[in-house]
Amino acid sequence: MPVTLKELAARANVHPSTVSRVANSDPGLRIAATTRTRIEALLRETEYRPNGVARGLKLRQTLVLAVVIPDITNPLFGALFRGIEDGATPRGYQVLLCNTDGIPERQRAHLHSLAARRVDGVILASTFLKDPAVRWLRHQRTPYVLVNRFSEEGVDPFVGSDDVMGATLATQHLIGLGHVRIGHLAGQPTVSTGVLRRKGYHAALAEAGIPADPDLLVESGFVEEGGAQAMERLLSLSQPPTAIYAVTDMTAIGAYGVARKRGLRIPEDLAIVGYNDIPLAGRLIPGLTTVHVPIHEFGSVAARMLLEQIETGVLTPRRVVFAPQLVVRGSSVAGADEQLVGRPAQRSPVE
Amino acid sequence: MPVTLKELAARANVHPSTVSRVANSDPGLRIAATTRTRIEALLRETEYRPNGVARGLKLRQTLVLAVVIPDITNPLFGALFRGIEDGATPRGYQVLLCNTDGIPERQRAHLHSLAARRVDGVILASTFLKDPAVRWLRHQRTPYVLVNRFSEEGVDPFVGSDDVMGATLATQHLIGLGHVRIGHLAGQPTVSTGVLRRKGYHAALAEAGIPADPDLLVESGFVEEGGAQAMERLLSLSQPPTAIYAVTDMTAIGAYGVARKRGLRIPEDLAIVGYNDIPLAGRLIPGLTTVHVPIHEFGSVAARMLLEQIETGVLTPRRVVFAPQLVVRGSSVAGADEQLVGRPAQRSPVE
DNA sequence: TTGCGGTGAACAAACGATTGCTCTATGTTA
DNA sequence: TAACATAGAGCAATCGTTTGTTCACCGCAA
Repeated sequence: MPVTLKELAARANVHPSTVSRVANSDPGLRIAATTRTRIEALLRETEYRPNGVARGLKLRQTLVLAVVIPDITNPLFGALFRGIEDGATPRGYQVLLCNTDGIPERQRAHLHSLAARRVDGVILASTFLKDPAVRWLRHQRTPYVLVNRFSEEGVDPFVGSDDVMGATLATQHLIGLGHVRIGHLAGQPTVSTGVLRRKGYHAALAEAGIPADPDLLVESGFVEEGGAQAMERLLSLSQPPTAIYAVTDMTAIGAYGVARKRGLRIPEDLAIVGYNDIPLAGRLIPGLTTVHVPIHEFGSVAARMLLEQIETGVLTPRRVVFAPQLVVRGSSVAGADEQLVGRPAQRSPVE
Repeated sequence: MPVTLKELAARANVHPSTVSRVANSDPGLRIAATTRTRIEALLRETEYRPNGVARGLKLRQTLVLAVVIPDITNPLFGALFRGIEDGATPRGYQVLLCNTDGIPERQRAHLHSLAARRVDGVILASTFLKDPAVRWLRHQRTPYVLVNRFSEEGVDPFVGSDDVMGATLATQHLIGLGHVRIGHLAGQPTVSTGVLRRKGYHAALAEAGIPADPDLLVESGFVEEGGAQAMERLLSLSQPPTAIYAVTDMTAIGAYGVARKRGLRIPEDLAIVGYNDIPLAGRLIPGLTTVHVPIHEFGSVAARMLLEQIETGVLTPRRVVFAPQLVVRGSSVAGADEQLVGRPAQRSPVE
């Protein structure tokens, strides 16, 4: 058992409160120099560290944040977590990680546990549009920040990218390459990124005067397996697409697998563009053309916003939206990979 | 502010202890049916959830575990974490994630914080040989389990794979393909996996009667960047290797990059074998031949061992060692990728 | 000698829950 | 009717800190 204040007090023949004041170098009270040094020696000798649980109870703060995401196995969220931790650890916080697998019930269960634990704040990257869980957080007055996806436009503190713009860039890029039948592996309409990236896709088509063929938009969700299935659907059309804009890189990777299995060459037979620029994207062969977003910064910015909220106590629904950038690689332009050698991916914080 | 026991007691005109007993369906005490239902209604109505911090103080358990790893961005640890969480969440635990980047001081700092928070147990996957941090854990009597790496042979609870065997398999495979000049991108000698995989590499060479050329062993560490640098060194030898056994898949990926940049064909000019079989390995082109270990199970088994330790209070230095399996892909045998299509990676829990 | 200011440290009340024990009715039995 | 068992609920201590308040004491000035 670690040593307690009371034990130290007994050993030093003083009252626990005195030890506490020395340990915290309480500015308000006066301690005799001799007493102080005696206690300080004792503190060092015993390596006293205050019981965080007791401290948490008294001070009503746990110095714990929680991160709720779909799946840490997805590289997107690994980078996000590092950003958050890098923002939180230097300020004395540690971080609980909760995976939901995109299942609302699990998200709910995790948030309830977290509330019971009195975590100081929550970063949520697994939210749905009009998510009751987010409403619940608001209602609980738990400090929180949404990342990547939002729940209701402009209502919550949020860090993410301009999804419409990113999807537009991606689609315009394919149009610029001469593609007309451009398929979209789309995210669920229950998720903001799903909706907004569709919107950007449609906007780019409309702007170019290309009619949107509903057959070319297939809902894939955000992970590899769904991307593969949706891709199968698209390739079985009588007039299959010559290019694909996938809602995420993982979805695009699913499409890679199918294309490869069918013997389609990328980009000659099928051009593919993704979204997020996860580390994996640049390592694929050919490299995946994608929309770069500064994931690590999503995390560190979100952590900072959350800590500000916690420390000031005010919840400003501030939104930080990064402008995404297209990164062209070999999956859309043959030979583009070689031109990229040695060029680091670019980041562009905005607003 | 969430509702407290005292407030509920006031509203129900009973003593807080009575509410507590109802909330916990205390088996020892008798409560009148009418009182019970009245209180139960109140509990539901107010959605009362006991303050976990206060509970933690009183009961001396926080229902929090901690996972300490080098870097969650490494796919190895993503899978590991999921295994742990999957083992812990159903039992009511949530999990703190701490990244050390392999820096001992950060590991130490995290462990100290965790101890102050009174986490119920720690899973450590970033340990060094003879690690003072592990000694400290032992001394603190904090329940813990080491994963993947160990600190001192046979002393600590441990989950991992048979590294010597895995490295032997990998090297034997290359020998079997006719390679004689086989390079090793080696892990640090301060880490058990580094040492044991070297040992397996040397054992396989010796067994085949191939003299070990010291120039062919270059220390790379466990991540991509180091793998690339070490590979450069090896390729600048007057007699460069024709095959590489890399201590981890990430290191092997570093080697891929260099080989590609130099225009070397894999596997014709350079065969490469890795270790761990991270999800990425199968997606590379060509697929990476590697030693499969059941990472997710490392996590779930470690979580179970830890919980057992926590609940029984006894620390048995039990070791669970999985037998690794070679997975042959295109990085060592041309065309092997095609044969693998649709065949899932195999798992083999042993002991 | 009395009173006062100030110093240094103890006191005690929280924070919110848990739990062994005590106490008071009520009902049962002799 | 008296003694006693029992159900039902309150009491109070405790977990380890923090912090506003009180208290004892000393030296000094009047």
